[in-house]
Amino acid sequence: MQAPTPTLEMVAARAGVSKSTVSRVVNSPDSVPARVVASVRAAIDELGYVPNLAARSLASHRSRTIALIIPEDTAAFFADPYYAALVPAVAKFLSTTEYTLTLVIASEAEPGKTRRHLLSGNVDGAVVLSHHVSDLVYVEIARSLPTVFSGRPPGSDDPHTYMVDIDNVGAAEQATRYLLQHGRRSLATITGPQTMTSALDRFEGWMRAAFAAGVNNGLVEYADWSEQSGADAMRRLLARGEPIDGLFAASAQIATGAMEVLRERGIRVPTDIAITTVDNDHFAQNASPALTTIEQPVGMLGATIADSLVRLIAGEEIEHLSLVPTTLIERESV
Amino acid sequence: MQAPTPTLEMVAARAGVSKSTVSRVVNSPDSVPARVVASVRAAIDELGYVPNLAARSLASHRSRTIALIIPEDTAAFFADPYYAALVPAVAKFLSTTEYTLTLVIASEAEPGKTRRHLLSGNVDGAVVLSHHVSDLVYVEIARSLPTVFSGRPPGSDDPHTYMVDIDNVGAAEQATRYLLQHGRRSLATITGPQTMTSALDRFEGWMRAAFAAGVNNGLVEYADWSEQSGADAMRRLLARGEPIDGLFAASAQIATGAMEVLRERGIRVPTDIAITTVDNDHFAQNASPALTTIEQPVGMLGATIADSLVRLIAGEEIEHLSLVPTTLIERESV
DNA sequence: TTGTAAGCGTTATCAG
DNA sequence: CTGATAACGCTTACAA
Repeated sequence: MQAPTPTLEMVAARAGVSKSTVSRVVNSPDSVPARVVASVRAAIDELGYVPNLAARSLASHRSRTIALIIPEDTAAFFADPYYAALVPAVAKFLSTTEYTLTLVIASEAEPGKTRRHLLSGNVDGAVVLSHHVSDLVYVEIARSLPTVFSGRPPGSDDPHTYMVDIDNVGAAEQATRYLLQHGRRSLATITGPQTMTSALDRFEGWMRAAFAAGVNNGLVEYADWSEQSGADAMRRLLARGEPIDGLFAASAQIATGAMEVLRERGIRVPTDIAITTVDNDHFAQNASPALTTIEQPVGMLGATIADSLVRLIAGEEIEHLSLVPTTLIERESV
Repeated sequence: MQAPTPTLEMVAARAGVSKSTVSRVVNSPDSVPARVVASVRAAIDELGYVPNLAARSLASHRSRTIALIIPEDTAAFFADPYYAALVPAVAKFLSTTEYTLTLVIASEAEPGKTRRHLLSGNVDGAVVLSHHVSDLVYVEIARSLPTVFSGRPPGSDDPHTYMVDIDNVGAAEQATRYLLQHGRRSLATITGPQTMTSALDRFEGWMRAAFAAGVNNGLVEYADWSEQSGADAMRRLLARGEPIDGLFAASAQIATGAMEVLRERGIRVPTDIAITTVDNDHFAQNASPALTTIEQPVGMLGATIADSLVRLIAGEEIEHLSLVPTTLIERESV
């Protein structure tokens, strides 16, 4: 019943040209006279010809496939709204190109397996998500395979490392400055795990703003991005007994956890403590009071990552670090 | 610097056998004497040989690739915790097999493009997520490509349709019965969009339980799964002026929206109205009171989907409909 | 049990 | 500008 899948050869026969010509109109129509292109295309449509990817890859040494590498703890990974939005953004951009996206789970148990898969020509390039400082394997892989990192991995000085990231330092700086502009002077911050550059960067942004205003009292605590850890960190902050009237939380989840604690203690937001944070997600929007926050343009980030990689594969020179700008959203927590 | 990627031929030379023998130990080691397998494997390891996927596909007519088809509105799709958990569950299972997962976004604008990509031998099978009744294209595709649907698509009677789903009817029935067991008799339900089988099924489960208890008063409203729509539906329900002492909401988000309205009106949960729902997500856990709900074992669902597809591709006979069981979690909303 | 050889559907080189 | 023809790396009858 199934009509045999048409091949390039059949198209050639139908159009009355050689295989080479058909291949040319498919791959570089400009090198063929318009008349020929038209007739070959007609034949292609009539037959419903679709190039066989495997044959193409084999002959051209290009797989037209891009690997999206995600950490082994996939459930936790996708549970993070940031990544849950980033993955489809990358996918969406790629769907407008000739590339196909494959999801590869970094196997911690046998890193060699992942490594070989990537390096054996099965993939033209890779996108590495997650900023764990331990992802050194990938910066090594990046030396032989076009790779774009979301976020700054360690070894960023390596000449083969390309990164796209949101401007975390700038975001934190902006959020902190907003606190200062609103008269807050006793600033504290709860940042993310010290193994993640995004956390480190946000901390640095906070430092810069606070330092510039001469108000750094060293009130820093670390959390792991979760509400629970944010609450714990807030308790530790309070336990220090120092005055606090402004808090920059490195994520909306952290902020939510912290606010929980403040509520228990009868500390009012924003009256007693004003809060700014990062992430315009469900947490930021549904907190009460709603959080003044920095929006990360995840869609644009994903598109930028994908676009950079495609260009890198094409041999273009691209920036080693592209920072995508963020926006402050004013709500009720300040 | 880069050592040339070792080929099967090089392995053969090194092991002192023919290419066919190497191919055999790679693909069907059982058909080769153990001694030979061992020596060939040694050669493979020494060389770090990795089979070239493209060549394999071309020669064997198997791509070892499975497509995961997701709806075009990728952002909304992944924002749904259910899918955000399901995708990695499928990916994780597949990573233990020889298959590779590729993400394909169903292009609504040019469905033919997706269709051709899938049907041109670039893929050995497909997983279709999302239960829109409009996904008829895929049941057609499923006739020529091994396909497993998550959720029941229309045309489920088609002999080529294989589905894995949560037992939605059973879940709703169980949740509703729980309400009845706790003395509630004036039951209402807010279900999902009528275009989605999961919503239809949950409604049916509610009906069955209510009907069996002879308490169906026809108090039904529809929502689109969101909090907002749940709130709206609750208002409509209340506007009818009929007594309600038990509500089955088809999703925790709907339940959350509904509770918001009840709170505004001073109606107490569970004292005045008891609520049960489906989804043990953030919404169910953080509602106050916390929601008594039906947990969907998404991890198992994903694994079942992937496993079914792999076996279908292998030519095994599999169930046309596998229902994965759910569990009731008792909390404070009843 | 193992090897030989003929493809698989493209791309790419090289004449014409 | 176009057409042979040789790869590409592997699988798979078919022979031995």
